[in-house]
Order: sequence, then C-alpha cells, then structure tokens
Amino acid sequence: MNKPATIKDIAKQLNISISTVSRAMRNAPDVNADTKRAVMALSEELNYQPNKLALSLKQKQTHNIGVIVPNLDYVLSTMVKGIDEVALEAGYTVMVCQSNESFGREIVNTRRLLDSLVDGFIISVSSETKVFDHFKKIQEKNMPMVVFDRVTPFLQAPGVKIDNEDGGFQATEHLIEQGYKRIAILAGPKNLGISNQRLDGYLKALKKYKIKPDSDLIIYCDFNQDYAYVATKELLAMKKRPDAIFTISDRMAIGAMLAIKEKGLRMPQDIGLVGFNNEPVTSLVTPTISSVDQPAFELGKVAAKLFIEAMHHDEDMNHIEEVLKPKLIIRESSQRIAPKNGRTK
Amino acid sequence: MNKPATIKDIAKQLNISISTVSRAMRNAPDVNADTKRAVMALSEELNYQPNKLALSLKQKQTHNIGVIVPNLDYVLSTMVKGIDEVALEAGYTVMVCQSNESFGREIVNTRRLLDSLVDGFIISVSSETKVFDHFKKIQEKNMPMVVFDRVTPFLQAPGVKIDNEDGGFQATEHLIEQGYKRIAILAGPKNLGISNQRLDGYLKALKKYKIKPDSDLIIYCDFNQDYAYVATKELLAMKKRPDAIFTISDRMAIGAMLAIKEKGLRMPQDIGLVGFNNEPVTSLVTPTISSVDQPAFELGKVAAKLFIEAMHHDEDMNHIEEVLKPKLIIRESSQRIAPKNGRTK
DNA sequence: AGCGTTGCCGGTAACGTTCTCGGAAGCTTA
DNA sequence: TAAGCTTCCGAGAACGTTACCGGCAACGCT
Repeated sequence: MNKPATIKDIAKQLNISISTVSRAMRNAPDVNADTKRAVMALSEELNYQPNKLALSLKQKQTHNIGVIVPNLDYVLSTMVKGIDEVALEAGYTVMVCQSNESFGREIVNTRRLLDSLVDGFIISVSSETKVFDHFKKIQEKNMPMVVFDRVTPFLQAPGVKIDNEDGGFQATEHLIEQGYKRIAILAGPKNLGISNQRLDGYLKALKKYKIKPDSDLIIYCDFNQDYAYVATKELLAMKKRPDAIFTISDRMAIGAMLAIKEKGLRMPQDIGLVGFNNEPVTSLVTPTISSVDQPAFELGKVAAKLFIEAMHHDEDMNHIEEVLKPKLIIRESSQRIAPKNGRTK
Repeated sequence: MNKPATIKDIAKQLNISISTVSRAMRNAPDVNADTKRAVMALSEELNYQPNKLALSLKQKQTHNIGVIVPNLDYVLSTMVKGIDEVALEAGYTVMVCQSNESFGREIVNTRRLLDSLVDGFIISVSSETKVFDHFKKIQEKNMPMVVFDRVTPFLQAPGVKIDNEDGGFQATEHLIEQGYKRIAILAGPKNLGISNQRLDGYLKALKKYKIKPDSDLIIYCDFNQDYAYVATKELLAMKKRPDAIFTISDRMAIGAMLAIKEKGLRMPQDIGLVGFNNEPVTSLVTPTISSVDQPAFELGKVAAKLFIEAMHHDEDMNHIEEVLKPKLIIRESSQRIAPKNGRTK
C-alpha cells in the first residue's frame, strides 16, 4: 500500500471502467446507486485521495491564489487572515509569499507562482517597486489580479484600499483642534501611494484651517522605526521645532516617540503625536499613542471577494476600487483638551 | 497569443519533435547547438513558461512545502521568514497556512495541502491539538515532515525547538538573584509542550535555590493577553501575593503588566516581571520588560534545512531533534539590583 | 413490431511534460 | 566498403484525471 491509490486501481478492483469511477466520484447523475456505493466504499478503504495536480492540469485551474505581500506585520497578517477566510470558504487555497519590501524578491515570487501554480493573484506591492512589468505579465496571461492596501495608479486592476487621504485628514484635523500649530508629518517613501495619500489628507486639513504648509515639516523617510527616530531628532533640533507630529505608520510613531522622550519633551503637553494603523502596541506604550485604525481584516475579506468575482465573471473589473473608511482612535499622545464626551481608550 | 505557449507550439513552429524541444529546454547534451539556440530564441519570443503542473504530475513531486502554523505573530512570522529563506534557495516554494490555533482548521489545512500539492510539511502544532492522526497520515504517505518550535513527543518526527526549559530556568534564576521571593508563573495551556518545558525550567530553578514551589503560584491559562490580565489580577488579590511573575509569552507579560499597573504596583520595586519571546514591544513599554529571546529566524532556517535533508536522503531522521539556546534579555521590569556590568537594553 | 427514451456504462482523446527506446544519418576505422 | 561509433532526433508511452461520444440493454408507447 505504498503508492497512493488512483482511480485506476479502484476501477480494476471493481471491474468497471475508470470513466464510471470518475463519474461516481463526482456524484454524477448517470451512474447506478449501487455502483456509486461500491466505489465510495472501496475508495474509503484504499484511502483514495484525488490527485489535484492531474485535475488542475486537465481543467487548467489550480484553485490556488497567490498572495504577495511586502511583509507580515500586524496589519498585513491581519489582512491575509481575512483573505484566507473567504478564500477557504470559496474552495481556494492561498499561497503567501513575502517580498520583504524588495523589488527583486517580488519578481522572483511572481515568477515562481506564475509557473502555473495559481489561478491569479492578490497583491500588495513592495515599497521599493517603481516598475510593474512583472505584474503586467500576470494580466497579459489574463489571470485575475487584485491589489489591496497599497494600490497604485500604475497598475490597472481592481483593488481595495482604505481612504488614506481621509485618515490623514482626520489625524491632522484632530491635532489642529487640539491647538497644535506647527504640525509635522513623517511621510513614507515618495513613490508609495498610501504615503502620498495620507500626506494629501494632511495638506487638505491644513488648508481647511488656513495653515500654510511648511516644507521643512514634511519629511519623507523610509517606512521604519529607526529612520523615523532619526528624522524626529532632526525635527526637534530645528530652531522653530514642530509642536505635533503625524506619522503615517505606528512603527514610525514609535520611533518618533523614542526621539521625543529622549529629548525630554512631554506628550501631549509639549508635543502631540498621532500614528497610523492602530497596532496593539499603541495602547501599550506610555503615553498611549493616538492612531488611525484601519479595518484590516475586513479589507482582506473584500480583496478575496473581489478576486473570486473577477475569477468567475470575466467582465472588465479594472475600474473597481473599493474604499474602506479608517477611523481615528484618540489616545493620550495627542489629547490635551478634555474631550467633550470622553472618547479615550 | 491568448493561450500560453507550450512545448508543442515551439515544436510545430520549428518543425522538430517535442522531445527535442524538451531536451533543448533542459539543456541536455544530445542536442545540436543550433537547434538549442533556435528553441531558446523562439521560447523567449513566445514567452514560454514550462507548466509546473505537468512536470509535477510526471515526476510526482511539486517542490512545494506545506507550512502550517497556529498564527503569524511576531515570532512565528520570523520563523516562517527563515523557512522561506532556505526553501527558496533550495528551489522550493512554501505554502503557509494558519490554523488559528484551531484543531479543526489544522485538519482542514492538512487535508488541503495533502491533496498532492506539497512534497512534505513543516509544522508547528496548534495549542488546541491533542490528537495527531491528521499528521500521522502524512507520515503514512511517507512524506517528509518536520516539526518546529512546538514539538511534541506524540509526533515521531525530526524537529527543531529552543531549549524552553533553559529559558524558563534563566528567567526564574534571574528573578531569584534579584531577590524576589514569591515567584509566580503564568504558564500556557496544560497540553502544550513548550508551556510545560518552561514550567519545568521554573521548577528547576526554584529547586536549585531550595525554594518550595507553591501550587497557588502556578497558573495555567490561555496563551493570550486578556487571560493573563485576569489571572494576574487574581494573583495580586491573594493574601500573600507574589512579588514576581514569569510569563511564558510576551503577550501574557503585557496582560500582566496592565494588571500590575492598574493595581498601582511599581516594577521592578514592588514586583518583578519577565516574559518570553523578546518581542519588540517589550522594549517599548514602560517599564521595559525583561524577556527571553529566542533565535526565531535561525530556528526557521534549521527547520527548512532539516526538511531538505529529509527530502533528499531517506534515512530515518525521526530521532533528530535540534535544540537552539534562548537568551534572557534583562530590562527594567525585573532589575532592582544594579548590574555588575551594565547589561540593560 | 417498430420506434424513441431512458439509464447506465466503456473507450478514447486530451491536458503538458519527461523518459526510454530505437534509428537515421555522417564519420571513422580496418 | 562494410562495420562500428557518434551525434542527433522522433515516436510513443506514461503521469491521473475529465469530457466527449457512442453503445447497449430495457422499457414504454403507438
């Protein structure tokens, strides 16, 4: 009983044809109930597992979804969980690959999955990626492809994202309302859409309150804690230092916080701070950090639903872009005016 | 140019046989250099991608590794990154599935991957899992299977883990050296190996210093922050409350910290706290939390190496169990005696 | 009795590869 | 010049499955 049993073995033992066994397996209508029972019984006994490979080869689909993400931090792994949830439900298996924010790695992963392993892709692009040929190759094979979280105008594909501009706006407006005057922003890499959109929200809020943006207060830096730490130190060393900082990720907020603490400044009194993502850590540090919450799990689910849809109907869905609303969670780091109706967490 | 090009198309266009094309592709020796060049050129032009499915079907191996993990938290996602690293190097693609610590989900995932999609498994078992039949099915098909991080004696398979007992010992001894007298432990679920091993280390340390273990101070609770919070509140409500707590995960340490703060106790003066995993958050909270660091990335790499080895040579490797050493990182939450040679971080 | 239905089943091609075998040229050698 | 050796190539089976087509009974109907 070494080799796994095949449909052939069953046919031979039952003295019927493989076609009949195949039909019985799929519970086709035109097969006798007795035969069906016999096949079922034997396949149980032989511990028969249909060979997905052969099936996939035949019908040219694998029921696998390739998911490519830049990393598996809190937000993205939550999104992946959402994807997994509805994918499983719909009979799909997901293959997750991390690009580690590396362009090269992203290409390798794409190629690998493209080798007829998956039916399509759900992608969040790496921050390093500026050219999208490897993804366009997917579309040329007209496989369904959905982008999520980090969508980009350079990629014509159905996508789901959060309203980053609104998030940036909420954060900035909140800081303004709290009486902060010189509000800096730690934006991410310049070519990253989500970064620029959050920046746009920031600018929009400034405009609404007639505050002239100061380019010295707009810092582009890499998406991580250490860079944010350095950038914040520089900000705080300015003659006219900012009295509030909005960072477009919580990682960066943490970096900023460390720099602020090191400088001996108090939050929220001397300086206000708002992050983005609402990672658990924001409510654990002292002071707790205000942050823009995004519905990550939900976003993952929507991404997968879009994919399934694109899979089944093949109308052009490239224009579709679902947008989910983020929501600012106010905590200690930015609240220096007592709330009207105590929303603190 | 809709359907993807196959080896057949190339053969037809070049007026040669498919066998020759196949050979040329694989750079076989018995094919004319000119033919080889022609094939290469045309395959380039047609954007030919070999069909991995057909290949896998033929040679009965997929070069995929099924990785099943209970979740994708900091430690595990780091380990997965390690696995990915060496797997890619060796020409394997990993398929990650989360069981969400659910027994049922674990079974579903295993079945799914078992449907001839993968050549073998690298597994970290869910905390809910008490019976291992679904994994034994893997071994019956004699596919290679490696367990990592959470290894269990109920599963005869090569594995790699950290020396959990030593980690528990280091943490507890450190607390004792710091002068704490009543040291409690928040252990995990009772059937989880890593939980019991860390507990063993705790007991060993107590024994070494001739401290009688107190069963009231040994709490089994679920592997998460909320339970730890509740458990700690109960601990602190005792008549003779503990003056130190060792938790077997940082999540739990966070929960404990919250309860301690709420009670108005100071760390490390009134109470000491040590966690496990050395997650980044431990150095961000106030006070920073001492924690046992484990070489997660390295562990993932070792797991994958073991897998590759098991894949290629088929001697019995079930006895192999690699053990990596953890290392206590001392921070504020437990250090109330000035260090001899300032190791604080 | 002839006819069309219905219910059940078998044969075979096909999916895209690789692998084994055999064989046709062209060259060298005796 | 026949034998043998290279060098290169083609035919066909096989991997496990499904899909299409056709066939043969048995049955009911006119």
